[in-house]
Amino acid sequence: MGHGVEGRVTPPAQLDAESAATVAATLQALATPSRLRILTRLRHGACPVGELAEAVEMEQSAVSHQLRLLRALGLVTGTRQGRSVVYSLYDNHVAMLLDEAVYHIEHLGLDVIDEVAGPA
Amino acid sequence: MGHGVEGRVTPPAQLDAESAATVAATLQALATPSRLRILTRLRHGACPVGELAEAVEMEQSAVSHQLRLLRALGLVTGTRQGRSVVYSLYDNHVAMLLDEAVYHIEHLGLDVIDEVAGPA
DNA sequence: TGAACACATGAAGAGGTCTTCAGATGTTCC
DNA sequence: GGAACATCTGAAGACCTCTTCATGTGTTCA
Repeated sequence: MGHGVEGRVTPPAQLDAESAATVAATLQALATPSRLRILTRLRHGACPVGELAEAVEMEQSAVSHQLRLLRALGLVTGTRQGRSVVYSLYDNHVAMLLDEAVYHIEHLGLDVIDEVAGPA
Repeated sequence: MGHGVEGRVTPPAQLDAESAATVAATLQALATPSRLRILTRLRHGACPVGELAEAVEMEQSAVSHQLRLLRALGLVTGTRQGRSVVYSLYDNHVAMLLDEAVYHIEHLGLDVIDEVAGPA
C-alpha cells in the first residue's frame, strides 16, 4: 500500500469561480461539529445509522439528514444490511482529507520558528 | 527544508465535542468560495487588500470583512506597509491544509481501483 | 397480514452567514 | 492642517443551515 499524497500535492492554481464553488461545497460538509464527528466516527469503520447516532450523541433523525447531505456530496455511502443501513466513508480521499485537515488545524500556529532570519 | 506532513498524519481519534468545534470553525473558513479564492490567491504570495479584491473580483469591503475573520482564526496575517496592508498566509500548515484540501476534493470519486482484490 | 424495528423525509422555526452601504480610521504628501 | 488614498468597521437585509417534530417507507418475523 502507500499511495495517496506521495511526496507532494500539486499546489492549486488560483481557483476559478467554479472550482472554488465545488471545493467550498465539499469543505462545508466538514465544517460542522456534527458532520465532523460523524465522519471521524466512520473513519474508524463502517457503522449503521443507529449506532452512529449514539456515538455522536445526536438524534437519529438529525444524523439521517446529515448523512443525506454527505451522500449527495459523495463523501459517504450507505448499503442496506437487513433492517439497518450501514454507512462508510466513500474512498481514501475522504479519509485523508479528514486526517490531514484535523492534523493541520490542530497544529495551526504551533509552528516552530525554523526560519534562519526573522521576518524581513 | 521539507517538513510538514512527513510520512504520515496521525489518524484523528473520535473527536470530542470541543475538538470538533475547533476544527469545524477553522474548516468553515475554507468553506466559502470567496474565502477560498482569497486564500489560494495568498497561497501564491503576499498581497495588499486592494490587489486582493481585484484578483478575486470582490468589493474591497467584502474582502476586508473576510480577512478579519481569517485573521481571527489565525489563518492569515496583515502588516502595514505604507498606506497598504499586506496580507499573507499565517504559516505552512495553512498552505498545506489548502493544497491538500483542494487536491483531495478534486480527486474525490476518481480513485483508480488499485486494490489487489475487490472490496472485502 | 400485522406488529415492531431501522431509517428516511418533509415542514417549520431559531440562528447564523455573507454582502452591501455608509461612514470611520490611519497614512502619505504638499 | 488638508486632500487623496487604502483599509476597516458597524448596521441591515437576503439567504442558507441545522435541528426538531411528525410521519412515511422499507424490512423482518411470527
